[in-house]
Amino acid sequence: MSRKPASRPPRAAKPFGGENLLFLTDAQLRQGVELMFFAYRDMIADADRLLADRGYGRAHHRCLHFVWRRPGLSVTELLEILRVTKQSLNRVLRQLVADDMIRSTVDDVDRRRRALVLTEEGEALARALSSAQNERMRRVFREAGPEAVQAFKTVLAGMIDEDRRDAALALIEDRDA
Amino acid sequence: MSRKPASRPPRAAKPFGGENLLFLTDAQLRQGVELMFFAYRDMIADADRLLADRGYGRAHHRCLHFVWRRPGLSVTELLEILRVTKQSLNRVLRQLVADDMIRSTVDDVDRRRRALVLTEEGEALARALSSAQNERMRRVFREAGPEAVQAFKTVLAGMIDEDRRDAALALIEDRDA
DNA sequence: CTTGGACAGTCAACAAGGCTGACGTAAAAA
DNA sequence: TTTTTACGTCAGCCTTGTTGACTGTCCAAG
Repeated sequence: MSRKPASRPPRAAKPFGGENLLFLTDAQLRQGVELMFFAYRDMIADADRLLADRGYGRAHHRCLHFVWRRPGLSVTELLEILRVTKQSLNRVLRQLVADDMIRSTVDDVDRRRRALVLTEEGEALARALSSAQNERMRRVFREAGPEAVQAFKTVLAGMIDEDRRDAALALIEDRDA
Repeated sequence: MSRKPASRPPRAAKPFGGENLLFLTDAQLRQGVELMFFAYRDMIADADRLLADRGYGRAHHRCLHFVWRRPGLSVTELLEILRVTKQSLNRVLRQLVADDMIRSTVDDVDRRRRALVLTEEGEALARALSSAQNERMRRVFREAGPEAVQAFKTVLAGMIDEDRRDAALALIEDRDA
């Protein structure tokens, strides 16, 4: 909670106060949180514009994205990735199926399950959305350089809840590369 | 859009494929986007639990947070930080004032403006929310080390829209440190 | 072989919190 | 004086989260 600790060493003029051993103050941690807020919002905004044209929202985006990356996954699997209720997901999924973006077929071995895949149109949209975000990412990554990108990813990975970190990291692994 | 480029060099087994000059592929950029999604969601979740106890949501959190960091700011200034409509903000603000979390007083020099400040109760909640998130941040920052944290912040800052990056960075600057 | 429980998915209804548009008031600026 | 700015508010809409109740499928214990 530290509010104005009694005595503090002088601050260097470096950006983000990067001098050793002073990077764990409440103020520094709060900066991290706030940066996440601003960066996430602006990152998302690029795709939002594309989605608005079609009358879709972020829920549609997330859905399209993960079906794109994991073709054939079931509704329950998608539920676990997105961490929303199945009722909430179902509404969006129904729309996307009706719009012929996603094809939902009954699983052969377990007929309770549905296998979700993108149609051509769905894949085109998923790629367009990804591109919109990649543009921003690419500029930032290039400016920051490979070591900074590596550190960036390591810190983000550390922020994921420990009990599902491995699952999340496995999910984003580069499978078709 | 590169999908399976015709020829590709073999991948190293490093985490996140960190070998030089291969960190700008679409797959790498997509990983960055996905990590932001998972990390942001889990980071937010800590505070969400505290908020739910009081019947508040993220909108209240953001509002409390920035009034805490910028005591005395006006409604218009808060509007510009949060980038929502005044109707949307006003709904939340009205609640927080009614609950005696935020005090809204007429500005002395320009009596059209309201100066927003937290009450003691409001500040206690703002601190509790901040602490909840700092706990996670602290662990991650400590594990990653100062250089990684510096890189993390640099990349996030780069993701903010250029035309408001300076304003955002000024806002998160450590003012009372 | 039947039946009861667990699991996958769907439908209905509600709440939070975004949005737009229109309007009113008070104070400052021109 | 007129116009602009800052703020508040009403009404209504949309997306996306929630819970509750329901159907269909599978499997295992009786």
